[in-house]
Amino acid sequence: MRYWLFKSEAEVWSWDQQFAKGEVGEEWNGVRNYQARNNMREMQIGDLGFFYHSRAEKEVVGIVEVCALAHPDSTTDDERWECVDIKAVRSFNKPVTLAMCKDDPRLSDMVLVNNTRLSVQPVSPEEWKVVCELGETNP
DNA sequence: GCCAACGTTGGC
DNA sequence: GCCAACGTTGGC
Repeated sequence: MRYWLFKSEAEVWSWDQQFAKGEVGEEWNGVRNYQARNNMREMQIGDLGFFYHSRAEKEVVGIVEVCALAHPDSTTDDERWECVDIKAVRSFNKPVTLAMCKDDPRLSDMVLVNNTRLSVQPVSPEEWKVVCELGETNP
């Protein structure tokens, strides 16, 4: 089981929208970056991920679960682009801001802190634990 | 709203 | 195959 982080601008696709989808989940479409796509290809059913609001909010707001393996992105005919489906698991009791991550020495190697432009990224088990702790949420 | 960082495209 | 130009992301 691996851990991931998904970035989305709240104006485009928010945690509230994702949560409202419930068990059905939603395609994580629109990714047009090879590195992000490759990460999605490695995902397995049951992998967990953080849902992060980029740009305006800059905070981790919830936990999602991968519920469909990588498949063609329905928003394009270009067969290069694939995506997984994810469903909301639970909301953080307290959002974890980017600033909090940057301030915590245990998260100094986190991709979120070091590679601002990667929209789908891996999270180590240790980082997962720390961020959940900061969010006062069960890992 | 600005701009740095980075990824992609396309001319050569 | 290199690299300049361009477009996009996302922090500030």
